[in-house]
Amino acid sequence: MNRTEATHPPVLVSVDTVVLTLQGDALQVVLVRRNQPPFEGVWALPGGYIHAQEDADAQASAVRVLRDKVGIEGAYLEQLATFTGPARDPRGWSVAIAYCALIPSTQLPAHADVRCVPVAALGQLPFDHRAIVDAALARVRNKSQYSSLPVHLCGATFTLPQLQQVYESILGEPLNKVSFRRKMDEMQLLEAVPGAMHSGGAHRPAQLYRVRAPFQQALALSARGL
Amino acid sequence: MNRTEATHPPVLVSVDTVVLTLQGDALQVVLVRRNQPPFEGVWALPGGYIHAQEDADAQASAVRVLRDKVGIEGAYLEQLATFTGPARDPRGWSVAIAYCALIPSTQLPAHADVRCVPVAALGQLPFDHRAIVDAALARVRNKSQYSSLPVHLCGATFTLPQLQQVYESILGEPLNKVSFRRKMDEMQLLEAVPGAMHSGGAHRPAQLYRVRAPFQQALALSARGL
DNA sequence: AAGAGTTAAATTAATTTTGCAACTAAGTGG
DNA sequence: CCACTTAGTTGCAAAATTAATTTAACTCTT
Repeated sequence: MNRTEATHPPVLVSVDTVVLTLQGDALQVVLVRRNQPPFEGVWALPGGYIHAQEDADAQASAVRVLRDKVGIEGAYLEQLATFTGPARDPRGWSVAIAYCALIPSTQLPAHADVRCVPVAALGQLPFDHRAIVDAALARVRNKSQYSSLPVHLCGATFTLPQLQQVYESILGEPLNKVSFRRKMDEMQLLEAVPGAMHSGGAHRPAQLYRVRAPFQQALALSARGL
Repeated sequence: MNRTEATHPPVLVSVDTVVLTLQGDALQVVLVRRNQPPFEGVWALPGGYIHAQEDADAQASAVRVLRDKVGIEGAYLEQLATFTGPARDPRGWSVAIAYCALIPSTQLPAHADVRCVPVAALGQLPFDHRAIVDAALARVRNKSQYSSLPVHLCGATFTLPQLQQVYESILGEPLNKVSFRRKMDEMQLLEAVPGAMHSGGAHRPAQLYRVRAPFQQALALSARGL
């Protein structure tokens, strides 16, 4: 019934990352141009093999991929799901451990082989990368209903109206202003920074906030959602 | 910057399953006795290698493991997370795709090499199986707050008080009877079966229910939780 | 410099949701 | 027939959510 591992052909194990960012009101996925077969020259999710010699775990592999292939560091990162099967990669039965990263668009480096595509206008992708992106979007939209996840799309400081706009862009529906502020307050996610925000100009300036230290990495959860 | 896969030593890829069931009020994990090194003879999570020749994907591997090593079929099954790293398996850098299964205890076959342990009394486990169980428990307890997940611990038919008891056992807190019934109604999860339930004896019999077809596999979600 | 215009933020009112308690229903056993 | 136990429903008060209104703070125009 049991066989030893030696009798099994090794399956390919890689890490793929869905990097999401927000430009204007549109969620964007980051794609990189593949410089190797299969699908050489095609735009795809940033990914790579696990380096057993240097990676402490698959998340470390994802961090390395983000640094080396996309040029970003310090993004919010969480494991998404693992995609498997004989058909997803022409080279054979494969395992892709997918991660989801969120980053403010200001931190995305301009690079010829790195591109940002609105998820609404996403065409065909190689492998099963389309399914991976769809899973990431479902996860992000779901978690945005009851957690602080979207703050990782904002910069270091932001106003409450700006943050609400980010939530609304992800969820695709308007939120109640009072409820939104109450929930943000309950989560104890934010702290005001003593300076106010102007930029917009001809109107009352809004208070600037930053994420409190305990929630730089971890998510804050709202008990009853929103 | 990129190397071919041939330069990388193959990492070990396996599937591990956390099978949960309810006996009395106590959540139980199913363990099997390992018949191979490492940890031969030790009780561990049911797991095994992917059979690239026969498995359509990792979930199919998990189904096969449940059938062959535990002797159960048709359990509710969902992917949990993937555990990776050089230290979790003494044989080297490894990948374990973990699945979580829920099954009514009546469907568990009696077998010398299969055992049920209350999660509250769970001792040390080999590999990182303890962390996997903890992740499964966190997932199940969390999802039980806003979904129909716990129905998969019940048999084909059950009464509402029974189902509420299942929820309360998982969540570890009493629920309001009226609210519980309201929420179950809103989810449109159940349908009454024309016969009533007696067994208990000296009291009013309760209506028997079964899960409606759309939710045999998929979960029903409650908008505001509970 | 007064006032119009615009958005932020707080306040108040209306509506919905939730939780409790009491009540009715339906059986068994003495 | 009555005491007892659990199932299931009803009514209402408390709490939470949403909507509407008001006040605040700024810039730009004339």
